[in-house]
Amino acid sequence: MALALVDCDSFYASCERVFRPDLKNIPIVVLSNNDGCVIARSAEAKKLGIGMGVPWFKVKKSFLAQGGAVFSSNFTFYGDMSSRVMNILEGFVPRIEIYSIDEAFLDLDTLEQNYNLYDFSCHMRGLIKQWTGVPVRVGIAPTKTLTKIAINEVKRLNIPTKVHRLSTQNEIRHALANTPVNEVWGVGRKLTEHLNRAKIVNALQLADVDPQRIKRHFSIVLERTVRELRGQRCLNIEDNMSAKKQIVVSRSFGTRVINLEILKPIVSNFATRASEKLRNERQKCSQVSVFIRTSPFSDHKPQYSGHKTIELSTPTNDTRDILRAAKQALIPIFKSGYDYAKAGILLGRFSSESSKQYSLFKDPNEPKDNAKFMEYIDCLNNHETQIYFASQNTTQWSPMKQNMTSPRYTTNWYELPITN
DNA sequence: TCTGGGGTCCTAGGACCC
DNA sequence: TCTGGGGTCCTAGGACCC
Repeated sequence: MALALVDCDSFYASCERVFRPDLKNIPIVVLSNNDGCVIARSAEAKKLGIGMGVPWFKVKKSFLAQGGAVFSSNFTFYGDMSSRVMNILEGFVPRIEIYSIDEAFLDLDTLEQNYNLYDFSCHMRGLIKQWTGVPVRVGIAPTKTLTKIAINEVKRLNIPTKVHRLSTQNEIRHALANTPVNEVWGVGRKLTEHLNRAKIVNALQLADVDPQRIKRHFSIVLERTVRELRGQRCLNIEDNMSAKKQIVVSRSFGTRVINLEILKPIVSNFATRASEKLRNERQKCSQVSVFIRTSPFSDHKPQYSGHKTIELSTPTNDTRDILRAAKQALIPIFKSGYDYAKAGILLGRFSSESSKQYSLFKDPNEPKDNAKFMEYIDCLNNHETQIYFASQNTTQWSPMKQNMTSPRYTTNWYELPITN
């Protein structure tokens, strides 16, 4: 019984370093959209005390003064690097669950008999480093929740191979005793408060509570966590997660928006992007929601947040239908007199692209199936948008401030790295 | 001056049914 | 005058994750 978790070290920062070897040993941070907050830090940056999610403007001065390097986020690049890493992993094991852009769970159950899993993982780690330049850590344990603990042990014990296996009861209990309960996967801020009040402060204490009791006093979710900590597998490798249940496109604005005429084309851009994602998933939606809100941080200014959901009588993935619904949702929630800081669109209630559900009030013979049309548009827009809808803003996708982006080294011919 | 984006799952409570 | 009990389905919101 063994699973592994492979986790890329400070992923975005590591990606930036791959093509900038001059940044070796230099602290690196990567910022969110609008260069708002820090979303990735290299080990050196963590050592300088740069916290996860801190607003950039608060640490900018001291970080740069200490010689740090900063990048705006470049998700095209990170996404491509991620798929390179995942492809390698897929070659190693029969089953893999890509859990996030920088993490994957591997099913090692069938390999356990024929391989030394520790050596196997070290080998895998070496090849990933050699082929992509990305350093990873590997945690091996009987359950997903324990692989997370194993990964943390790599850091706590400063294990040079970056691979750690928890297999005996002793090893597991020892690791749990050294893990604060808030570091357990599935235990967030609220639960930590509750557990601490019940005098449960480390993972071992949590594991030693009767799961039934946990279920009664907390939830079924935490009960599963407890069982997983005890080595009982409750969460399996999900290698078929592709069917999304919701698609969101949202952005904070680099400059506040006060005017509906500016907001409309931006929301149209979001709607267009969301529709593309939906077609990519081979799904249709019958629910479109739009939200807009002011900044919760400008507490001296009037606050407002509005959202509206439009139900569609027929499921669709046609951009034109979704644009229409987005506009229909946006107009009634817009109120003038506010500085809007963020907007977004959510698509929900999915059904498969292939099944057709006609509305009771619509003529089923109406030639509404314009799938081909959208296919052509997607094809033309595949790499760089070339065809826009009239309601979009073509000059600015969203009012963003971002000016420290690295080149798209691996996905654009014009931005390939050049060596002298 | 400046504070991310995109997801999942679970639960409580309301609406509705017989 | 007197107003049940048991069930399903749906939704909004909370908590969590990276």
